[in-house]
Amino acid sequence: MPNPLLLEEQLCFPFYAISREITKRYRPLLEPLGLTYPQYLVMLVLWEQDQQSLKAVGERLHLDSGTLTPLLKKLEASGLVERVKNPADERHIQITLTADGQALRKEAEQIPLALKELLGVSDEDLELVKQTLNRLTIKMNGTD
Amino acid sequence: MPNPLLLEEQLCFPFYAISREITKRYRPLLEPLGLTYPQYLVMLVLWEQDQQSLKAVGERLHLDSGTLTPLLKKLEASGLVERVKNPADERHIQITLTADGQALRKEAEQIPLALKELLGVSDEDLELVKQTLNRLTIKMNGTD
DNA sequence: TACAATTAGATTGTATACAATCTATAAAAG
DNA sequence: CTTTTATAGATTGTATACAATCTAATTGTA
Repeated sequence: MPNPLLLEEQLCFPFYAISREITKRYRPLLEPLGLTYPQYLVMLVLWEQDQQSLKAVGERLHLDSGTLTPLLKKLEASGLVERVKNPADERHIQITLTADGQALRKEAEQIPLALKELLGVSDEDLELVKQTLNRLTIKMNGTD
Repeated sequence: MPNPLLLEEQLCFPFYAISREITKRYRPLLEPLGLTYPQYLVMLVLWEQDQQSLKAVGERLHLDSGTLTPLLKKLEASGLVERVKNPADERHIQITLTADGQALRKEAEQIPLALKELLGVSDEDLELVKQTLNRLTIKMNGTD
């Protein structure tokens, strides 16, 4: 029987390696926008739907306040978002895009295509990977 | 045309999310061994081939000394590895498993199967994912 | 042989992740 | 209307990642 501890046998490693590799390739694309990759993800969520609570953003990205609080403070310091307490329930903070934050979206629209070219992967392969991952995500006992 | 900035449209996000999810599920399995997930990966590499330089381990995992130096010092503090300069070339350090480090392998052999059950994914799906990811890795311009 | 260029690790600084805990607020129970 | 319980964020502490820089050792070269 094959060695179950071979690195290449592990399901985990390709995800770990590819995820970091992709993040690394985003860097030069995001740097001109002044965003890190996790910050970019938060902005994606807010561009889809402005005015969300930290918790709502976190559920979308599977991140908790321990990660998001400092990250959002940085986005606030960059002038891209505002964090204000919801008067109706002061436990929630509402994250709102500033004018700058909304404007940044225009520039970000270049990114997906640029990344695809940087990765050099065909549309068919992208689609296959996306579908495979979606299947896996669904099958993994309650990933969400 | 669809919004290219939708989170679900991004190739990056599933990798990012699944990678973190898998890491999280490893945690309870690795905790009894006193290992974190990246530390476990380093041990996998050393169990395959003992006595490697930091650089060699790093090439395997795509990690540099900035990450590995502190991580290896922790493994050394845990008594699992030793770090000694290579007399033939004092720029290299050789990472060597201690007796404890070698012994830990026995316990680690349980992990892959336990994780697979924890994820609840079939062998077929695992194989499909593995192949798809390998194809992607190869196609991504020079991932390695 | 001197000296420049390389190379392997270590170090520094910044930015996540995430468990665990704390705090303030709101909801539920009595 | 108090007391308990639950909830949303913030905070703390630990462990990665990784770019950039530094240091020591080795190699290449004039």
